Amino acid sequence: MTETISSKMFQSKTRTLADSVCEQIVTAIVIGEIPPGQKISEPELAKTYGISRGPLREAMRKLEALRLVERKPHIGARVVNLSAKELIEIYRVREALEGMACRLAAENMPQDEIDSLRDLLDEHEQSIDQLDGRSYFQKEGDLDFHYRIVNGSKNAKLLEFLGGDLYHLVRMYRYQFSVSSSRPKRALKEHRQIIDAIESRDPELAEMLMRRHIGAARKNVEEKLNAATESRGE
Amino acid sequence: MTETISSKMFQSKTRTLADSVCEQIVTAIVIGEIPPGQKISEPELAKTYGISRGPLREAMRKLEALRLVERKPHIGARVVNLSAKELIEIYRVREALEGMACRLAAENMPQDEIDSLRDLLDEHEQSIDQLDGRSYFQKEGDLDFHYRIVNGSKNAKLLEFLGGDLYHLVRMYRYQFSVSSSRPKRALKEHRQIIDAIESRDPELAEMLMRRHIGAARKNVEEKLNAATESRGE
DNA sequence: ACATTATAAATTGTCGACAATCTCGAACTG
DNA sequence: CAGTTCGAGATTGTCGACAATTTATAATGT
Repeated sequence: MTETISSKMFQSKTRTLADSVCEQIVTAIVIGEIPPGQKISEPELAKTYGISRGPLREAMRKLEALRLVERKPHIGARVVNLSAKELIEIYRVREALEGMACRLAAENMPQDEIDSLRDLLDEHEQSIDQLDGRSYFQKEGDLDFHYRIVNGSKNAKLLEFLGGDLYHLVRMYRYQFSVSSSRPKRALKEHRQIIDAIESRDPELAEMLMRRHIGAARKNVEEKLNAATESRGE
Repeated sequence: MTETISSKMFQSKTRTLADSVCEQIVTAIVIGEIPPGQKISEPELAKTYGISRGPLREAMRKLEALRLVERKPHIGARVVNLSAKELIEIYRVREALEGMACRLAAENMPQDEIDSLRDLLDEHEQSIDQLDGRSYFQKEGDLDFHYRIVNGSKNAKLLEFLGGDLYHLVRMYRYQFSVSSSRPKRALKEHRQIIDAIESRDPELAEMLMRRHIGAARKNVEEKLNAATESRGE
């Protein structure tokens, strides 16, 4: 239970040094140990993780592919600093991709996975009551729900794109702004509606609900950002 | 005009050897010069492109991120061999992502880009009449249309995922099976409908038409595959 | 004092060599 | 003769050093 979603993202027996270190750096970036916008020094990082620059450069390439760092030739690499615009763009990608995943899950998700997911939502409910909606649910818990839906779609490519690439960005964003989901009970209710639609094998409804669910989160962010920029007199 | 969509995908001044060679290998894989499923020998490729194994390994990492090669630790890299299942999965991803892109294009695409895209469709029509629907339109031309829509969405993340990653796979698939689009005039008509919806600033309709358009192509493939497997007695 | 240029330091990119692991074939055993 | 085990060869992974480029610093001139 202490193991979070991240453990699912690195299933391979992570033998090579480059992959192993890459995983460590991903975590370091996601939780903010390496802050956004910071320049990354190859010799320094190599020394930190006790490896040579060869494998480290390969790890950097992977981080670049994950869109966690931006590299410029002969200049260096920096940890991405998500702008408000990019954040909303990511929400739109998730709306599209997870909407489709939810549609396919309504067609393909096995009953036992549906049951298991309902159990997870029960745990979330307890977590919300006990902790006043803080910590777990807002961070990895919510993403765990979304991950299971995508997994239930039985579409490997969707899982690659969402679970392999995009979710790291989402996790980073959540840790950085320590998202005050601000509507945990509402979100839980929507999650239950979604799983109902999936169990009813209603693809249209399932997709629509998921898109609404993510769209609501996006609008929530948009409002906060608009309020923030207006109050600043922009 | 001879320059195809691929030229847009490598805009950076490609200074580093690894990036330069990566671009070359991408092309080699897409056009089938390095056939699907073939094992890739690092020393051999390094000698071919006249570089050391260091940069080449970085290029391989990028190819892996582009999902054009699959790597296993201590075993090696192979060019992907798209299965029918994966192909249909990719269509699903495109349905979702390009549907959203089309919706956003209806909101954000500048008028001059719309006009330019109409010109492109006129060129396509001539190309179909003259060449009996072969060559250009079926390969890069169609993708060029889709690329411009995504570009018109003004969503950078969508462009990254579709134009940067997924389209290489689509291009490879098209070259490999030399897609007999089998319905060029029909496709052109659908393209015109889509651009109409975008110019009308009708996001709902634009998304629906694009999803239908790609969904039709997917069903076309599904039918052929079903027919093929059934005739084989599977 | 400020701007410009030139030099030096640091960083990134590239290379060739060495170590670890896998693969394939031959010898051995039942 | 089939199956297994062992070893030589080849391939991948890793390392440290060198070259090319950028950045910081200092010197110079107006």
